[in-house]
Amino acid sequence: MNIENFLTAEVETALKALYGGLPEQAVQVQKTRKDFEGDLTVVVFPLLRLSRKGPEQTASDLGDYLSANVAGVKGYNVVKGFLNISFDENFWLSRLNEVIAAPDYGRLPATGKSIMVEYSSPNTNKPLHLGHIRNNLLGYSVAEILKANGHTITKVNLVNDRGIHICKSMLAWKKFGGGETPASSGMKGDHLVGKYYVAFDKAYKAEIKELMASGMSEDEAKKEAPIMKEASQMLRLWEAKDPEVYGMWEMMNGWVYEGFAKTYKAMGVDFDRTYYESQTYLLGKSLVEEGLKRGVFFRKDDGSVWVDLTDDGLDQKLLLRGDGTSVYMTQDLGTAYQRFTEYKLDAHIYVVGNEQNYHFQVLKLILGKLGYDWAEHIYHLSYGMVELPEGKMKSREGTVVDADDLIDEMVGTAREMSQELGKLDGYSEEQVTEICNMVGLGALKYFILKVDPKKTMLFDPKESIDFNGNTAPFIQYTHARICSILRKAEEAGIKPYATVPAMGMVKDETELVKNLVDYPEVVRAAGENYSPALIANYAYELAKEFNGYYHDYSILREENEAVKVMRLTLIAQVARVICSAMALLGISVPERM
RNA sequence: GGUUCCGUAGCUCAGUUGGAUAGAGCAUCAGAUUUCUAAUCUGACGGUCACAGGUUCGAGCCCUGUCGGAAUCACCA
Repeated sequence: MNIENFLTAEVETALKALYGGLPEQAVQVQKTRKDFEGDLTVVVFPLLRLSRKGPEQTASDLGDYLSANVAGVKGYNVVKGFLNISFDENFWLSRLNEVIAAPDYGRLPATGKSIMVEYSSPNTNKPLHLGHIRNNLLGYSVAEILKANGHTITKVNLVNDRGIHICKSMLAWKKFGGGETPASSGMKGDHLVGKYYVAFDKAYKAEIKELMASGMSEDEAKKEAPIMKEASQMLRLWEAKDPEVYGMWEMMNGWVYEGFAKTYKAMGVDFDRTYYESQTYLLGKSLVEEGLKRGVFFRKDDGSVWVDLTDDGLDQKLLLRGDGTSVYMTQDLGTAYQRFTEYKLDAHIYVVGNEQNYHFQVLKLILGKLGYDWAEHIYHLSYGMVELPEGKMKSREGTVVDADDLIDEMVGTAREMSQELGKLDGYSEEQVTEICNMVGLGALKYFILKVDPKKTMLFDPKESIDFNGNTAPFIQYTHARICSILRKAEEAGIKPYATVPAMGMVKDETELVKNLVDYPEVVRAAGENYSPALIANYAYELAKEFNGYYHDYSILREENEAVKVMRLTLIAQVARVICSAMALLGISVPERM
C-alpha cells in the first residue's frame, strides 16, 4: 500500500465532509521532514480557498477529522501551513506484514507494454573502454528497472561492424601482423584488433608527415596518404564481397566478438538480440523514397536527397548521397521502423552518448514528418562523458581507460582490501574469488550509476575503490551483516515471523518500515525517469538507516522473545529489499564478506 | 554564431510533481567497540544553490536574460 496515496484519499474524503468539495489543485501529501514530528505531511496552503480559513485553523480542523475517522492515525501537529500526521504502531506493523506477504516486493504489476532498449553499440575495431562501461551499465540497469515496472523488455545491441574503421585494422594486420592471431599471441581478440587499429594510425601519421615534408598541405596529405587510399579500396572490395577481404573481415570480427563476449560476461550485461550494421545499413531507403514522393524530402541537382528542418530551428540534413548510397540517418530511420513494426513497441530507448543528441533530435523529427505517431515514443537516454582527473580521455593519446583492465583492477583491489582486513580468512579460494568479484564490480557499477546520466562525470579510480560512504561495498556489507545475524538466529532455532503479531515498535523500527514502504514508489519513479541513480540513493539510505538502528540495539540480546523475532523479521525484509534494489543496478550482494 | 545539456559545501555527487531551517560521502577535527562482522556508528566544521530579474502564499526546481563549461551543427558512424 502506498501510504501517500492512502492519506491523499482520506484527506479528500475529509475535505468533502468538512467543506463539501475538493480544491482546484490536487491535494499534496508528502513525507514529513526528519526534523519535524510526524510521518506524513499535508500541505494546506492550496486548501485555503476551499476552507476560507487561515492555514493553522484549516490544518487543525483537518487533523481533528482524520484523527477521529481514519484508523491508524495516532495524532497530528501543525507547523505554519503544514499538517503533520502520525500513524500508530499497528499501522506500521500492518505495512511490514504487507511487505513480508508480497512475493516479489518492488515488482509492479504487468503493464503489457513492449519496450526496446538499445545499448552498448560498440565498434569492432577496438576494445571497450570506460565510456562503454557507462553505456552498458546504464542500459542494463534501465532495462531491469523497466522490467520491475511491469513492462516487457527487449534488450538489443547494434554492432557497428562495417566501415572504414574496421578496414583500417584489417589493413594494418595484413601489412604488419605476420599472421598473428588471438591464439598465437595469447591476446584477447578485441585487444589484438585494437592494437592494429593503433598501428594503422601510427603508419598513417608517418605518411602524412612525410608527404607534408615534400611540400603537400595537411589536408592534401591526409587524402593522398597511400595507406588511407588502400583502406578505402579495401572498403570497396568489402562492399563488392571480395572473398579475401570478406573472409578476413569475418575472421577478425569473430575475434572481436569473442573478446566482447568476455567483457560483457564480466560486466554481467546481456542482450536479447544483436543487430549488425552490415545487415541493416541498407534499410531505410524505401522510407526516404516514400518521403520524397510525398514531398516531405527534396532532391538536389546532384541527386542527393535532403530534409529541410529550418522551420524547426535546425538546418538541412542529408538522407541519401548523390550516388544513391545511404548514411547513418537513413539506416536509423529504417531500423526504427522495422523494430516498431516487428515488436509492436510502445517505446524505444536508445542509450547513446550525448554527442549524438542532435542525431536523435533529427531522427524523431523526420519520423514525425513521415507521419509515424510512434516517433514521440523514441527516447534518447543521453549520457555525458566520463572524464579522468588528468583530463579527458583521448584514444589517440593513450589516455583511455580500458574496460577489461579497469574491471581487473577493481576486483584486485577488493581482494587486497579484504585480505588486509582479514575479512575472508577461512573461506575457500572459490568463495573469495566470487565475493571479490561482487565487491569490485559492485563498487564500479555503483560509482557510475549513482550519478545522473546526463551529467559529465569525473571518474577518479582511487575514489571509486573507496569502500566507505555512498558506495556499493558499504551496502553489500550491510547486507552481509544482516545475513550474519540471521544465520546466528537460525542456529539458535529462531525463525522470522510469517506474519508479525501486534506489539510495540520503537521509533527506529518504524523508520525502517517507512523506508521499506517507499520502495515500490522509488521503482516507479526510477522507471518513469530512466534513473538508476534514484535506486542507488534509495539503497544507500536504507542501508544507512539499518546501520544506525543496528548500533543502538543488540538484536539477539533482546530478552522479550516476541520483540526479538519481530526485529529479526524486520531486518530480514531490509536485506530482501536491499538485494532487490541492487539487482536493479546489476549488482549482486554477497551473504558474507 | 545556431541547437541541446550542465553550473548546489574545499572535492565527488543527491535533491522524485514547486513546499518547512539545503542533503550525503570524501577531506579536517572530536568521540564511541562487555560484538551478532569496526569495510561500522555519533557529533562538529563547512552554502549568496553561477549571477540578475520575473511568475506566487512559497523557487535549487518554472520563465526571461547574463556569465562560465561541455557536446554538436560533415556526402563519418
